[in-house]
Amino acid sequence: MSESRPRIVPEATVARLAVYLRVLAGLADGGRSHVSSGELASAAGVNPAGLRKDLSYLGPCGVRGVGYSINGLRDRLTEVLGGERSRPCVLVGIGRLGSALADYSGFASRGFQFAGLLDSDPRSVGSEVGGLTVRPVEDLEAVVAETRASIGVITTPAEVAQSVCDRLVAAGVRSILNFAPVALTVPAGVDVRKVDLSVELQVLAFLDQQRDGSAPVVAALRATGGAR
Amino acid sequence: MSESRPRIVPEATVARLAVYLRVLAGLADGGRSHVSSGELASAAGVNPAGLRKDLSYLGPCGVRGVGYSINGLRDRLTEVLGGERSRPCVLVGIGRLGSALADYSGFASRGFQFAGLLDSDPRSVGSEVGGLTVRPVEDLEAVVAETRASIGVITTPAEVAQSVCDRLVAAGVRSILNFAPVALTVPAGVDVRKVDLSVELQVLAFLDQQRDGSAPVVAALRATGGAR
DNA sequence: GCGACTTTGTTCAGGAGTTCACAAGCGGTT
DNA sequence: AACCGCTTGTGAACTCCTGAACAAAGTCGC
Repeated sequence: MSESRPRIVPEATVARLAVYLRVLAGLADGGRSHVSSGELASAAGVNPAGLRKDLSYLGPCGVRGVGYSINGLRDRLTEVLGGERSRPCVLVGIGRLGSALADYSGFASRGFQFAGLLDSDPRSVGSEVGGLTVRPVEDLEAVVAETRASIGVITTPAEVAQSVCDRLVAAGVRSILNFAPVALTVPAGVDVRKVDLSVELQVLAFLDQQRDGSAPVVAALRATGGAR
Repeated sequence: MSESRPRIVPEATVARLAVYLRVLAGLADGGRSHVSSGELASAAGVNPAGLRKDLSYLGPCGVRGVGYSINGLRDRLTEVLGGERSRPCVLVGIGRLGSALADYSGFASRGFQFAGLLDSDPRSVGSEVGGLTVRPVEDLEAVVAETRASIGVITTPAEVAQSVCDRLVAAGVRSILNFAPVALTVPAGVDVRKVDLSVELQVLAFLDQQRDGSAPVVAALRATGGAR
């Protein structure tokens, strides 16, 4: 049943597919059976044509004149995004942010379950967070092997993030979500995604400052009439 | 001393400038006085040429044959990114994630201080988080006015995020960082940045599945020899 | 059974961002 | 004082992504 079309899916599209999937989940409760691309796009905050282009990477999955079957599209997206099987994750660094993530219901509801929590602080080790007992970071390799985790989440301080990453990779983890403010270096074949919270705030501060027009660079920019 | 060149700074560049600034802060402790673009780029995880292009938007700030003055560049970046003045932020939704953010030392160390915490749950209201007392969400407009906050952070459930956003905007907040899994609609002149944690995990799951080669779409892709 | 309307899937053009490669400029050295 | 090596800054090609227009296809009504 595999398609003959050898399409490659851009990473930007993959991120949007995940958004569409969540919107569909919310729509399924409404009792409707079909959605149009325009409706979905507006709910997801994207362009309708772009949404259709994104979905076209999966092959034809809509019906012309009608729209997309909500359940059908949801199943297809789930399949493509790899949400069928539950993927065990390990989380290293049970500080404030790590604890919040371990408890975060948004993960569990989407098939992601933390199967192991690790920390180096003896005061954290042994405590229970989100139904799991925190284990010492020395057990990292053992926990990865036990849980067969394929995704590792790093919420440690920046100083130890790289060494934790190296150990995760050596233990067989090939996908890493990094919250520590450092650029991790990994061998080829390992994927890293970085979430940098303070960078987000700093970008907002820049935009704020830009609006105020107090920065020299932007003052010049304003003078050209290019501001909007 | 303002430059005559009316350059516009791409948003992707702004995000990287924030990363450079953090790397520089770590480098300043080392006792060195200058860095080369190659060194900085490797620490920040980007291309050296791209880094130079990014910095060129600020006008010439390096010395040929020597590199960039660590302190000089740090000051320039701080100025451009708007980190001079401390920008007060309000945080709405003091759940697990919200509490973690309110405490997050990474924000305070970069000049971002939460000046107001709001929640709708009576059990949260009145409690102290990160040195601040949580106030009822009814006080939102008053808190924004008191603190003159220009940045709002939303960590509420998805259902109420849009209404909270509307109230923030009406109260004068023009920069919003959204952790709720919905696409917020705002009037022109307001900037929104979205952090979607479950999307990040889902992208990693996709890449994982892609490596396994078990997805039909990707099986076809592999067959063409395009895998890396 | 046929026509018109609706909505998808695709093609095409436009723009933004990234990478490579080279000339210009500065410091140190002989 | 002139040369040489090193590093920045920038111009150009390239890739990727996004946004708009058009044809194919299926459904509903008559």
